[in-house]
Amino acid sequence: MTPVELCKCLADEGRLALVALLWRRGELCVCDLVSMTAMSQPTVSRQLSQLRACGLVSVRRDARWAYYQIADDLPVWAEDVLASLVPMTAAGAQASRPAASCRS
Amino acid sequence: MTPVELCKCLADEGRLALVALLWRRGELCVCDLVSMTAMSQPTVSRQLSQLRACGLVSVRRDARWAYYQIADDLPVWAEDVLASLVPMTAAGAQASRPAASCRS
DNA sequence: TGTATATATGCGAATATATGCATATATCAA
DNA sequence: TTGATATATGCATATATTCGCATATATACA
Repeated sequence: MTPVELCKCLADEGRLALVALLWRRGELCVCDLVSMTAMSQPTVSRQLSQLRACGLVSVRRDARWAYYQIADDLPVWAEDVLASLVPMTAAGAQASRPAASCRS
Repeated sequence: MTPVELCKCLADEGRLALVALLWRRGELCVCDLVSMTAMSQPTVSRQLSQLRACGLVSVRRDARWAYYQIADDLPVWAEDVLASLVPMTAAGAQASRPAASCRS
């Protein structure tokens, strides 16, 4: 992942909201993210696949569900960027990121 | 400046290179930036005005020249983002940011 | 004046991005 | 098998972004 790729991922209100939710809440499935945002299911699915393409999130599939989370192998500089940005977003303002142990 | 606005500014190789140069070198005029990058003068001028529109850089005009620098009133979270990203860029890799006293 | 330099901008074309709608795929449950 | 649910994707379209080229504006200097 390059700095520009990361910034492109975060340069959209919808994607940044998804990232902030995953950062705060840990692992969430697509339908959770749909119901927590104003986005349609196809839009959420596409945005997530874009985030995944750049390595920002990872998926775990379980039966019908696809559980997304912030990738656990993010470079430190990318984690630092998220840590700076997420608290400034609506979704990130309410709480700090849970400890790693909470993120299944 | 919102997180998304900042990310849009940084979501382009050219703009990020300009930001990295200004971060490292302090105040530079447009012609300096043109000669330090592969971008045309109109492109540099436009990218700078976009950076200025979002509050990321400021200009000082002196005779024929326009001197740009990273805005000195950036929110802390935005400075943190730049501090995380710039060292990962080609222009930012070579040295750390000069002390404030060096940035005329 | 006239010319050169530094910067900004209007315009159009090419490209990228985002999104709605319909639908495909996979899984589960009856 | 049938129907429901979760997710992904094809297609068309609307919108935004980027960039080259020409040119405008402002300053300096001969």
